Amino acid sequence: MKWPILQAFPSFSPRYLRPFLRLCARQSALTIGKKLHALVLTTGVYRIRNSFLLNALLHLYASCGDTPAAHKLFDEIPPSSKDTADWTALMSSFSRDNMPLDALHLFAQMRGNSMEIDDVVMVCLFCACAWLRDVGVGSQVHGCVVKTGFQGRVKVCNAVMDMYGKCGMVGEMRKVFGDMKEKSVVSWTVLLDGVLKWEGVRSGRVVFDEMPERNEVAWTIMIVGYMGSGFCREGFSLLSEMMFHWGFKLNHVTLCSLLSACAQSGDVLMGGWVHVYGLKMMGMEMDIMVGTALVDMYSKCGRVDTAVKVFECMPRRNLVAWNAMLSGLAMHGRGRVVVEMFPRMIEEVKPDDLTFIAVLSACSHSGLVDQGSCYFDSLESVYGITPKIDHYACMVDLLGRAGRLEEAETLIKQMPIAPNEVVLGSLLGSCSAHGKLQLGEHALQRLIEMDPHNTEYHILLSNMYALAGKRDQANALRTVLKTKGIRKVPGMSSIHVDGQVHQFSAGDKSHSKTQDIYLMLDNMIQRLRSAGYVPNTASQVFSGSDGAEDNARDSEEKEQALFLHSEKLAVCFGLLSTKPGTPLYIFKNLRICQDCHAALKIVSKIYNRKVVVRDRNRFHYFKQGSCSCCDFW
DNA sequence: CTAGGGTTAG
Repeated sequence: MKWPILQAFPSFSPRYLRPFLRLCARQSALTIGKKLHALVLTTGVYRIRNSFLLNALLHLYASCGDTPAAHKLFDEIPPSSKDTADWTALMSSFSRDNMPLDALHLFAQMRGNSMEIDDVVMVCLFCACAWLRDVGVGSQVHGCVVKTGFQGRVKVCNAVMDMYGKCGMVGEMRKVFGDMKEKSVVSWTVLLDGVLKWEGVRSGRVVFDEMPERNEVAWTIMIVGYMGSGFCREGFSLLSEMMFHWGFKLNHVTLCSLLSACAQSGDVLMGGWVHVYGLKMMGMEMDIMVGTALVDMYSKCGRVDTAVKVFECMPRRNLVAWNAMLSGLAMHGRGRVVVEMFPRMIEEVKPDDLTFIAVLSACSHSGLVDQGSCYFDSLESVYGITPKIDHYACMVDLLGRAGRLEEAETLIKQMPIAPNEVVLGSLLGSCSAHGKLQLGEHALQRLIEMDPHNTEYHILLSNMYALAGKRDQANALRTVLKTKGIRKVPGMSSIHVDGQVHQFSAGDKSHSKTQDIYLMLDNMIQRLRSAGYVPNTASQVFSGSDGAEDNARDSEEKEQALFLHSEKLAVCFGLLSTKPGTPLYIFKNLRICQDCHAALKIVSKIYNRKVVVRDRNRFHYFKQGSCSCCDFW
C-alpha cells in the first residue's frame, strides 16, 4: 500500500469510504478511485451489500467517462437498490460516450421497470436524441414532455432546443425558445449555437447582440462562428473585447475550441497568440489537450516544424497527442519521419486504428510502398486491430499511386467489407494517373451506382478517354454530363494577409484589388510561359464546346479558364501585397490541379518565394522550382 | 439517516 492517506484510514467501513468515493467522482480522480475500488473488493466484500458502495462506484466511473466499468457495476447492483439517479448516471455516460442508442434503450427499460422519470432523466434523453441526430425520436419525445408537464422546466427546454439545433431544425428550436417563460444564459447560448450553425454568422451576431447576459461559452461560440466563416479579424477583435473589456479568462476548453477554429481557418496569427496566452497562464504545465490542439493547429496552418517543437516540449503525451502529431506529419508528406517516430510511440502508448490511418497515409504520400504494406500486414497480427474501410482505402491509394494497380484491385476483391466511394475513387484516380482505362471504366461504373449525382468521376474518366485519343467515348461522357448538369463543388482558395482572410473563387472579380490582381496575373502568365510553362488543358474540365472538334478558339478558352483558377488569383494577390521573399500560405477546399501545381513550381522559382498550399488532402511546399510532394500526390 | 444523475464552447 503506497498511499499514506489510505493507510491512515480509520476503517474501511462504507461510512468512511462513501464520501471519499464521492469526492473522487467530483474531481474526476479516476486513478485514486480505482484504488479505492480495489480496496473495497479486497477488504470489504462482506460489507458491500446494501452499503451503497457499489452505487458510489457506479457514479465514479460514470462521471469519469469510463462507460464500460459503469455498465458493469450497474449490472452488478441488484435492481431493488437502484434508483432513478443510478439509472440516469449510466444513461448520461452512454450519451457522452456517443452511444445514444444504448441510452434510449436504457430509458425504455427504466419505464418498463416503472422507475420514476424526472426532469434530469428527460435532459439526458434529449441529449441522447441530439447525438442521434434523429428528429423522429426526438420530436416524439418532445410530445411526451408537453404531456408530462416538463415543458416549464428551463433545463429540459434547453435540452429540447439543443436537440432541434443539432438536428438542423432551427424553426422548431426558435419556437421552443419563444414559448419559454423563463430563459437562462444557457437557453440563449444554445440558440446562438444553432443559429450560427444553420443560419450563418450574420443572424448569429443578431442573437449575440440581443443576449441579456453572456458568459465565456457564448463568447467562445460567437468567436468560433466568425472564424469558421473566414471572418478571422472579427473573431480576433471579439476575443480581445471578451478578455480585455469584460475580463474573461480562457480555460482549457476555451483554448481548445479557439485553437481548433484557428486550425480550420488557417489563422496562425491568432493561433500563435492563443499559444502565448496559454504559456503565460499555465507555463509548461499546459495540459495534454491544449498541447494536442496546438500540435494540430500548427500542422494544419502549414507550420509542421513548430508542431513538432510543441510536441517534443509536452511533458506527457497520450494516444490522441501522438495521433495528432503523426497525422500532421502525414499531411505534410513527412513519411520518413512518421516511420522513424512510430517505434517511439509504441513504447509510450498503444496505437489505435486512427494511428494506422496516419501511418499508412504518410507512407502513401511519400511513396513508401513496402513500409506501408508491412504495417498493413502487421495491423491485425501484431497490434490486434481489425482493418477498417479507411485502412483499405489507404492501401489502395498506396498501391495505386505506385502504379501497382493489379495489386490494388486484388486487395479490393479480397476485402471482407464492400468497397466504398473513397476506395473506388482512389482506384479511379490512380487509373487516371497511370492510364489504365479498362480498370478505370469498371471502377467508374460502380461509383456511378453508389452516387449517381457526383460528376467528378465522369470528368476523371472523360479526361482519361481524351488522353488516350478516344474522342468518341470522351464526347459521349460529356453529353452525359451535360444532360445531368455539372454540379461541381466550386473551388475556393484563401490567403491570410495582415490578419485578414482573402477568399477567391475561379474567375472571381469581387476583390477590391481585382484590377491589380488581373494585371499581375497577365504578367505572371507571361513570365511563366517564358520560363517554359505550358498550360495543361488536358486537366481542364470541358468548357463550352459541343464536342464536335477542338478548334483553336476552344483550346484558348480552356487556357483562359485555367489561368482563372482560384489558387492562381490568390497567389497573384499574395505576390502583390506582401514584401518580397515572404512565404505565401494558401488554403484550398479541393485538390490542387495538375496545371496549378506545375505553375506554382515555376512561380516559386521566378519570384523566389516559398509557396505553401493546403489542399483537401495534404500540403504542398513549393520552393525553388520543385514541390515537397515530388509530384507524387 | 442517505448522496448520487442533467443543458451551452471540445
